Amino acid sequence: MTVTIKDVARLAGVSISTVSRVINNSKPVSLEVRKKVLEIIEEIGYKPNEIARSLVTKKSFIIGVIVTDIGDSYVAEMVRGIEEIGKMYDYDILLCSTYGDKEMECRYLQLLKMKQVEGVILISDIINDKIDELIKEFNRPFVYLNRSCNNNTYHTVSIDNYKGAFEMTKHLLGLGHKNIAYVMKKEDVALKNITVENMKLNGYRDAMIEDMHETNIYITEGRNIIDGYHITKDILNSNKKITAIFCSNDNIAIGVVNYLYDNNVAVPEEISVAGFGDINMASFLRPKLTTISEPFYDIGAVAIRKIIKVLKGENVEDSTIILPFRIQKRNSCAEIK
Amino acid sequence: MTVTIKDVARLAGVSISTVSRVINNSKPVSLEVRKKVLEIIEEIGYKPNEIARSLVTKKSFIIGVIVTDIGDSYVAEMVRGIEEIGKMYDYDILLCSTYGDKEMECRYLQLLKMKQVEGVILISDIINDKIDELIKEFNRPFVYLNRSCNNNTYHTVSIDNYKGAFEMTKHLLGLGHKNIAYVMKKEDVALKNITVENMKLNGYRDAMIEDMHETNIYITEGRNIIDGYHITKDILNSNKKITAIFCSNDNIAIGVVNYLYDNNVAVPEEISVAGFGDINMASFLRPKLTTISEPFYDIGAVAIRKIIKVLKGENVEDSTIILPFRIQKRNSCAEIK
DNA sequence: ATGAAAGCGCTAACAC
DNA sequence: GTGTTAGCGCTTTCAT
Repeated sequence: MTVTIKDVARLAGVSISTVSRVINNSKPVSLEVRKKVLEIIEEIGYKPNEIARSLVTKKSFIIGVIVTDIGDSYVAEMVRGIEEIGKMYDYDILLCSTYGDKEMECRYLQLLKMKQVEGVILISDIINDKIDELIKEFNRPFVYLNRSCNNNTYHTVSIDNYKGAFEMTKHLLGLGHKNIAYVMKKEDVALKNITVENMKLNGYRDAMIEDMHETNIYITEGRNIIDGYHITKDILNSNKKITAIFCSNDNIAIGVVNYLYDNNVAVPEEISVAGFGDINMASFLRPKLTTISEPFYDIGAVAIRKIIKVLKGENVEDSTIILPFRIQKRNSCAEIK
Repeated sequence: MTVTIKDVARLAGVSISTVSRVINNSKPVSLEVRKKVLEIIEEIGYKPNEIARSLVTKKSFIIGVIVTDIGDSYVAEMVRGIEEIGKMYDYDILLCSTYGDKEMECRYLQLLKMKQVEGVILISDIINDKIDELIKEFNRPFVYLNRSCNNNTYHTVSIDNYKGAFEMTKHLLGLGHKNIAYVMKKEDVALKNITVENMKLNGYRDAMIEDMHETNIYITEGRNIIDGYHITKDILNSNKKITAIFCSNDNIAIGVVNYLYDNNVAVPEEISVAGFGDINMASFLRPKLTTISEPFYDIGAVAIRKIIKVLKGENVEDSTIILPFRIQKRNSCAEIK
């Protein structure tokens, strides 16, 4: 059988409240008694039952994290930040993967509520009305990562995506490129809300327009390597004489680079390629990928920090936290000859 | 305040046990009453408190997963398998990352026990005596992934690493290579136990000896891309005329390929490179990496399946489950000219 | 400084 | 078919 506080109390010849006091240091206990209790605890290997504890204290010390896919490099990086900072405050992470399924997202949110998590961090693409409603009735600290909506209803943390795309486009322009293609995922375009993807697009567009250049937007089915791979054929087949391809994320960019490699188009000699995100792989690719470095770890860290602050009743600053980014100039982009 | 079963009972004009019955379908309830209760539940948005439930049923429906680093592609893949199958049986995942810190591993194991997880899956390199002891007193289903020990004290699931390395070496030999280097991490060599890394080494060694070739073993500091990168210099500088480099994992192999690329050594024309694992990136590398495909997702899936079986009291087969592997022949290895 | 007792929200006998 | 009651293992008043 499992050993409980009662066993400790009995063996130490004290009441369970005394045992509780020494475990939690919640009230003074005589040195003598404390020593005895500690001895017994050590001897029989007693470990407090956190479930029972949670029931009375109403603190589970668990944060729910709902992600699209932990296999995504950048998601994993955010989770690392979340977990590492969480642990510093004794919080554990309950992980739920949705693989983009919106219904699962809803189910998990309810499930997490039942499990009495103290807060939730959601990493996903888009928020729909149903999940929006659930979050409201969830009524606990909530942070939304990855897609900031215009109407700032949630706490969120990200970089300035508009500025990132704008600056990268300017960088490409500065290298002498004129016919710069922009590649992004399909559905992102149609969205009315100001999503992250639309911010990026606007950044690209405004930079191009400012320099009086035509925009060349290519739409992929998804945001994976394979999607970048396939779209590149279209780009090469167009009569736009594209010399640089700016992708809305690194995976697409890697796909583009691979397609060019497989078809003997030299990067960056013939075509420059830039990504967005700076996932681990970006710097291990050959040529190394020029991209916008997003602080994924920090984004996760700041997110959970915010939740913990709310939990502690500290007053929490404004709803959206913007972290700095950096343009990583590597070998996949070069000056045009 | 949070709404409890009492509120539902009061509003529905029934006892809490009746409410409990309709929630759990544990005993017959008249259609009329059931309907009324369900109505109230819907109306006030009641969600059972799983913590309270766990306390009495002694089932937390949580599995603890201790990993070295969720940022490692293959770890993430295992966790995907664990989580997805776990969810099918209503189990959630409590995630703990150790980053290789053995003391943390111990702390987390105890923590997880306190949180009343029903089982633990540990993904790590090596098990020491202290953690070994803790696992024994943990006294709940436990599966150890990644490093199988000789003395089969734990449930574990992996591929036949000896055979994998043996076959890959034979494959390289079959391509006409004679001077094949093997690259592995430092500390793995010194271990007395039959670890996964030693199994691989033996596979390579036996294949080489069988064909009467000299073995060439190179030892790195770690098992990351950077380690493979640095060791390659030594390999090139040796007078062994190495024509193929077989790495004990994909990351090291990627580092090797990168170093060769950066130093204008053509892969596979001048030197062939093979990895072990087949992480996602392997097939996106250029040239695509020849490697041994380990079913990481399945390994995780089988691991949790085993835990759930034990939990259900089903009789569990032998302690070590061996899953099949596949040699992925891609472009990083070629016939010697 | 210590113990007795109430109660966290729920399930599961046990009665009727 | 339904209600009453006793816990699950713990924290926390409230006495003493």
